[in-house]
Amino acid sequence: MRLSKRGEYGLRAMIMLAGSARENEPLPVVQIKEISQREQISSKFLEQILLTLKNAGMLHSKMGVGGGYYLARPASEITLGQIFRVLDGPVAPIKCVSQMAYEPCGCPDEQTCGLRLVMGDVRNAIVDILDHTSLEDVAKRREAVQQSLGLTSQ
Amino acid sequence: MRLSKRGEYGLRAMIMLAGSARENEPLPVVQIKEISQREQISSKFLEQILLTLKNAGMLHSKMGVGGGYYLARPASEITLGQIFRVLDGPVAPIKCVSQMAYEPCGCPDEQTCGLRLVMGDVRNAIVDILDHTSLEDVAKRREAVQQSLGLTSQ
DNA sequence: TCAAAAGTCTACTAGTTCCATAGACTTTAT
DNA sequence: ATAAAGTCTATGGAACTAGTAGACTTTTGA
Repeated sequence: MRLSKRGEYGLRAMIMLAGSARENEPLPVVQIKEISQREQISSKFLEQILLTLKNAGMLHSKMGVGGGYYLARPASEITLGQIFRVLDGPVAPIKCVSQMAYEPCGCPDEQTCGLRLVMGDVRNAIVDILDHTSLEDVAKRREAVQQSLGLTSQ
Repeated sequence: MRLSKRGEYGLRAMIMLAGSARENEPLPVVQIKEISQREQISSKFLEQILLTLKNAGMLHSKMGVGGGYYLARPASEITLGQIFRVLDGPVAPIKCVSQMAYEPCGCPDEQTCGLRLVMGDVRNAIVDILDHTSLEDVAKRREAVQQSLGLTSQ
């Protein structure tokens, strides 16, 4: 049940972009190089990932001096599920329970396949989380954790 | 977030073994060939999978004429999570949230890593299902579905 | 106007994993 | 003794993963 490095890096980059937004300021434009340094990711690999995300409409970019990437929509309107699917494909653990990419799995009787019933539950549990967690939610949650750590360490 | 064929076939085989048990009868001994035919799985591939499951202590076997495989413990004491881990490794989508195989994931600050917080939730959701669903649970659920289909089709 | 700074695009590759298949071997019942 | 079953190890092709390389385009601003 593994998230690929591609997915991990892409999600981390998007979360970083959402986290560097400040209220009442324009969306910050951040360079690949800066993201790769802050998140410790190979910049050439990250480049491909951001390009994919851009072509999927989740990021916009500016070329040339002073250019970089920024979120295509407000952080509250981009969910982790959307990002995940662009980079790692369907969320479902097995194709016969996938909403986005259904395929029969080859069991003798799909309707009564026990594995399918359980994996359907697993799929729903994952989707519930990923599709209902926006980049904004993640940023807020991180801030909350940071604050609680700050308070308890005093 | 994919379950491998290995994991899928192994789970299906175990579910089949649990499903072919009858009350007040000794655990049925089933041959590889029969499982592979009923579940439409390459018998040589299945052979390796069952062997792995046997070496992990989840199956027992009998060699020779009239031999085959049978569950090493009652179906109520074998969970899908146990089987999954033997065949596909840790359940966690990312190593830094794995209980069984923790490794740092390389993010700058693990404690406040937003991705890690969310993936921890995902891990917990999956584990909740897989570790609390036994082979017996699956068999009962399948029977319930079969009954409800039988009733409504009359 | 030109050079530097940035993203864009395509190709390549070493390594790994996945899904098997093959075949020789061991154990057991009759 | 023989046939039926599981055991074990090796091999192979295909796909995928994580990354590297390099030539190209667009934009800014000196």
